[in-house]
Parts: sequence; structure tokens; C-alpha cells
Amino acid sequence: MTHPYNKHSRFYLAVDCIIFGFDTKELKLLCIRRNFEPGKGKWSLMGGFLEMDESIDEAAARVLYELTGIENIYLEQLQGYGERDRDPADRVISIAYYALINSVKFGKVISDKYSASWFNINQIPELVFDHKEMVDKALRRLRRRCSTQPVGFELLPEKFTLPQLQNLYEKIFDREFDKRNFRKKILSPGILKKLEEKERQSSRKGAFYYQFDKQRYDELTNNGYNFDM
Amino acid sequence: MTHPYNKHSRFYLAVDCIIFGFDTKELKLLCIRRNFEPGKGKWSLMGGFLEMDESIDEAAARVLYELTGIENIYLEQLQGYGERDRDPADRVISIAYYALINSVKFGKVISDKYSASWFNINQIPELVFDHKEMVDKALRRLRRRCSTQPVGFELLPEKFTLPQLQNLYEKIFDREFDKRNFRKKILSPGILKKLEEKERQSSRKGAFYYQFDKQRYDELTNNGYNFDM
DNA sequence: ATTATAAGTGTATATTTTACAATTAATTTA
DNA sequence: TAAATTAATTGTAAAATATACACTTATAAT
Repeated sequence: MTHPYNKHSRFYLAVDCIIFGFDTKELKLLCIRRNFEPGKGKWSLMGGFLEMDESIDEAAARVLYELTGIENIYLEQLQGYGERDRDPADRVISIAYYALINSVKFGKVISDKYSASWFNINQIPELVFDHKEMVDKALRRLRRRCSTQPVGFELLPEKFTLPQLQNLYEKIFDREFDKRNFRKKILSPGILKKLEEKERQSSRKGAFYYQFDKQRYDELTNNGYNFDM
Repeated sequence: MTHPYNKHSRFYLAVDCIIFGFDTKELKLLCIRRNFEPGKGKWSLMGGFLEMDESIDEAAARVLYELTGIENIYLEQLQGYGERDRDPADRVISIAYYALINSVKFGKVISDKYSASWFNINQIPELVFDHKEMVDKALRRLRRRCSTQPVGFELLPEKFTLPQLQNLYEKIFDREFDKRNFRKKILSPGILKKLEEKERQSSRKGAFYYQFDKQRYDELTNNGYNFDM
């Protein structure tokens, strides 16, 4: 078959990644300094161009791997950005993805390559093009996801304490929660398994580790349960 | 400046529109019969190709106008679809949009052009490519929007009765609501203005018309109010 | 005048959310 | 080794919200 669409224009297609990370203290965003024009030297999201042999999801995962060296990251598409002049150099449509990097993988990020830096979520520098808009949208999406699905755990190591989890939610939603109410609510569906072991770095008493119980979660959701934080 | 990105591939970019309509009885989806290959003769969403001189939002509005002859329709981007083989003829990335056509404009849709037909939302025919996936996603998005923002009104004429509004919500959420509770909840924020006039077609008693009070809604949201149905 | 039809209305109960403070476990220090 | 320090852990009462439920009313048709 020949190309039935060849009277139409073709476009460069980029993927841009909003990469969230959590170092058990602060919610962060990974940015790079652009090493090519336009906007060379400015802060930017990590991005790359779609190539013919890959799906857009694959392209996003590839771009993420190129920057961080990490595979199997939580990755979800946000939406496309297609204003005519969003990239001053040429017409480029970008599909934005957001990624969640857990605190184990967090430290392994190769931040030298591409001069990457983590920024505290409320201290993000000026970004090129429409990248700020993408970040804002991603944060709203993250909030919504965290209030209807157990994706918060993607930002934590496999074993985590309830104070750590609460701190994460407080950073994501930018507000404080009452300890007792938080624990009540997060434990009520029974999708967190309490371990015998305690974390002893951050307090004298030590806090029990918990683990996300995927099997239990799947059971619940199959039975129509709606997680709601 | 020359083209700094010219080592990268370029792609056909389509927009596909999930067009919801409400005829005051049923929630419907507008589909067309494709009049070109691939998939000629099959049911499909209305779509078109992005051209160089337009943003993707503009392209979606144009495509919608071409099909329906209607302008100023509620239009929101869903997301991009970019599997390698989603279109068997050539590599095409599609950005899906969903549109809400109110019942006044509903009747004006030029359904001959493009052999378009309205389908009841739970009697949608088999669609080409990944269009069914897009529709499912759009319906979920519509539900969420309607439970957090007053977009439902986009599907109704300017003046509508509470029974009409309730029926709309029941069709969107595919479940029944208690009359008294529904009225209580929808009226509580005070964003619906009761008119003197009654609608007299559908009952002997007649039902009072209401109107969405945008000014009041804006006041509320500026003061941090969150609409929540 | 009677009947039929859909619109309109209130209250009690259950559930969920919120507010709030003392006890416990373990380390550090005096 | 006793006392002080620190963060983790726990329950209950009040407020707000959601749910369940049935009769009256306005009007057109007969």
C-alpha cells in the first residue's frame, strides 16, 4: 500500500517527561539544562523526539531511561501540547508524560548526564516553552491519582513507615493531615500490610514498616471497591 | 533559522472527536461512516489531519465544524494515541478530543454529510482502530468532569428543568438518583436560577425552568468552593 | 367533577469526616 | 541508672454529609 495520507503535513513529535521523585522528605521534580538550541542553557523538562519504530509510550520510557538509567518506572500520559509557536525553532507537537521515581531509585539517577537537578516542587526554576504548564497539569493529575488509586506507593521504597507515607501525602497535597485521621483512613481498606520490622533512623521509638498489599488491593477493586483518600 | 530537528522523523497527526450529545432523553455519540480507506464503510469517530497553520485545539474545532456546522462547542482534549500500528495504512498519531453538543444545537447537526449518525451511548457499533478505547476514556472523563465541574449544562439548552437535568445525570452515570436528594444537592450551592416559566410538554403540572448562573458560580469558585456532585 | 400524570417537597437514620490529647517505646543525657 | 527527650501510636465525641423513604400538588384529559 502506498501512502494515502500524503497530501497532509507531517510533524515532529516530542515526548516531554515530568519526573517526580521523593527522597522521603520532599517532593521533587527532575529538570535538565538544555544543551541544544533553542533555549540552550535554560532549565527544561527531559524530552526527546518520537522515532518511527516506537509507540509514544515507548518513546517516553526510552527518554526516561536515557536520562536516568532507570527502567520500569511508573509512567502515565498527561496530554498533547500543540500550540503553533510552542517551540520557536520549528513546529513540534509534544506529548507530556509524568513519571514517579521511588526513593530507592531516586538516588541512582544519573544527574551528571544532561546536567540534571532535582528541584523542590515549590521551588521550580523558570522552564522553557510551555513546560511550566505541563508541570502544573502533572501535579494536579498526581493529586487526583493519589486520591483515587494507590500510586503514592510508587514514590516510596517497598517498605515504608506511616509517618513517611503521611509526609509524602502532605507534600503532594501541600497541606497537613491529622495523624490519627490519616492512619485511620489509609489503613481502613486493609491494603497495607504491617511488618514486624521497625525503621529506627528517624525516631527513638521507631516506626513500623508497612508494605503495599497488591493482591488484597486487586481483590478489593475486582469487587467494585473504590479507593478514596 | 534552519531546521535543527531535521534528523528526526515526522508524523501525520490526526485529531479524533468523541462527540457527545443529549436530546433531552438519551446520551448519544455521533459517529460517521468512513468514506476512505483504510476502514472505508466502517463506523468511526469524526477525525481529520492537523495542518501546519493550526494548533491542535484549532484542528479539533475545525474538524467538528466540518462535520456539524456548529461552532463554539465545549471541547476538551483527552490524550494522544500513538501505538505503532493503530492505523494500518500509515503511522499516524492521533490526539483525541471530546465535545459536548447541547440539545439546541443537537438537532442542527448536519448528519447527511459524512453519513453521520447518533448512537445511544450503550449501543455503540463497532468502531475502527482504537476509537472504542477513546470513547471509553471520554466517558470516564465526562463522568469525572460532571462530578467536579458544571459541564453537564453544556449538554442542555440554556433553560432546562430539574427532571431534565436529573435524567441527563442518570444517563451519564448510568444509574438512578433519588429525586429529592438530587434536587437538594444540585440546588444547594445556589448556582441554578429558578425562572418563572414552566416547561409544559412532558407533564400536566409542568416543571419550572432553571438556568445556570455563571456569575454566581465564578464567585463561588474564586472563593475556593469546590463543586461536587 | 373525576382521573391520571409527573413535579415538587421534608425528615429521620446511617455514614463519613473532622477535631482533639494522652500514652508508649526507646534513646540520650545527667 | 534514673530522668529527660523525642517521635510513634492510639480512641472518642461532634459535625457534616449522604441516604432512604412517601405524600401532596398542579394541571390536562376524560
